Amino acid sequence: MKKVRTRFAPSPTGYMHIGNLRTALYAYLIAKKDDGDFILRIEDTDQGRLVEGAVDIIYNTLKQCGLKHDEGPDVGGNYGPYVQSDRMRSGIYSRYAHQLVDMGKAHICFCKEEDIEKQRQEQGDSFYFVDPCKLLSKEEIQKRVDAGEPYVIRLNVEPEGTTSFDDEVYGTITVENKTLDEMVLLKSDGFPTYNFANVIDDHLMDITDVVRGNEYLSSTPKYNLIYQAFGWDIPRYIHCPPVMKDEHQKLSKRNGDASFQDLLLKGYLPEAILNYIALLGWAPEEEREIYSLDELAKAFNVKRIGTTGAIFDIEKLTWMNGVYIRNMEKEAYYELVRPYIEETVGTDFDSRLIGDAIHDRINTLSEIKDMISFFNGVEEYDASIFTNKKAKTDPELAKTILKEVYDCLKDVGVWNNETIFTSLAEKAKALSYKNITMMYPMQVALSGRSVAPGGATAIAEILGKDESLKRIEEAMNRL
RNA sequence: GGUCAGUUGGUGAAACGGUUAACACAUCGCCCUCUCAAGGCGACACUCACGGGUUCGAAUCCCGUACUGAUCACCA
Repeated sequence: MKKVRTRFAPSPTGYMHIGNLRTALYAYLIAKKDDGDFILRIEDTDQGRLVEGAVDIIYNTLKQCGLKHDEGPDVGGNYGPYVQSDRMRSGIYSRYAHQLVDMGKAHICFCKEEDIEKQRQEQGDSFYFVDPCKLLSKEEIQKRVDAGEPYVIRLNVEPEGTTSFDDEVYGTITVENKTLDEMVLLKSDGFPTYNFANVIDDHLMDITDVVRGNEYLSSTPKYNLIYQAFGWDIPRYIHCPPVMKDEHQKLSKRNGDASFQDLLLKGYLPEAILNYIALLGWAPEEEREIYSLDELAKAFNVKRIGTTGAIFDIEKLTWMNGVYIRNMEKEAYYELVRPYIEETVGTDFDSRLIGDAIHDRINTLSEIKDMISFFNGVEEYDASIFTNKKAKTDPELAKTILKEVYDCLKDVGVWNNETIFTSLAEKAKALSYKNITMMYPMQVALSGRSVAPGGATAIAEILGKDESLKRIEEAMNRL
């Protein structure tokens, strides 16, 4: 059994969007499931569309995701070069195209666009280009080539019969050959067309499983015709359904839709993003949804890739990101959130205590800032927020309660969440209040908010005794 | 327009022709509780785009219709 080799072949034209990343992920998983190789190949034949720094984005994204490639422009390998423009320079494509001509499987064509257009007009709807250049004699062709007349190389296609191929996802697909045009292999500038370069590269790199978007489904028969012309083995095809923005549109960078980089900036973790997108268009056999990359590789099964475009649901990603945050090792979690905490409240407070307070409350890192900004100081608020149904409080009652709270806290010796809570709870009992009736006004006084992370006593611990008493005093004055 | 493909709740989705059509997100209740979360429990598709057919039995198989998408370049 041949070693599985898959490839991810992006064009360096900008940001890495989610659909693209998912294709890379699937290619990686398919390779790793069987201990195969995952190869990165940069498709930069369209020099005009290249974007500065785009290659680095590709490297970085793969790295951040843990999608380590075994071969590629930056890590080398035995099948290089891994950059298409380099392969072009060495004349690989041109050589193979001419070889096909020599074999009688392709032909040289001098037609101009106008010639083709003319035929299209004449034939109407069921257009099928009949290339007059196929009738040219060898000598004439040679003469015109020698004279420097520009030409392209087109594949020969017999219009009779059908071509079919098996796709692991979509099953067997058959088309009639007369619907297949005699595609250009080598352009008049001597560069290969994208499709041709792809076939050559995939074959030369021993790619066993071609993983790509389902927009290639209709051109796959043409690919196969090239493989057959050379007498090469046809790879396994795995066409993936698209990741959609909504019912009608695919996710795309052109629309400014979420790219991987954007999601990181919004406070999502790479592992969570990867886990989530794995589930867009693929379903594991178990009911479980949380998988590490290694676990995904073990569980992955091409047969369970779906055929329908899946809508990217940021809400579910958000939930899953929260699961990842909550499942983290304590120390790693503290390290993760510390920069976000220090960025908004500085280093005056214990970032670990704040981390504890927000632990169950954040789904994304970017929520931290707003959640804890009150530690810096209480913002202006309306007295009406002292009114709370559950606590049965109103501004009037809050004032008397805060007085009790203040007196109680004043006498607390060792200052921590537990001691604060205990003494307040005792006081509440003595006054026959429910705990919440004591705590809620205190929370508002300390945070200036009706909703705050951690609970009143945890906030008090973080603020420290002096600051807590000060804030309660201010609140009383305000009432 | 030709060709190819797809269609299960708001979303991701499961289902070897026989289940009350899983599970998860979201939503809505309830419980817990020092607010909000987190956690626990529960509700949520009288039905699988529609119409025929095959079958004792269809979301599952066949045919047709509708709708959606992809593709028809010397772009990648």
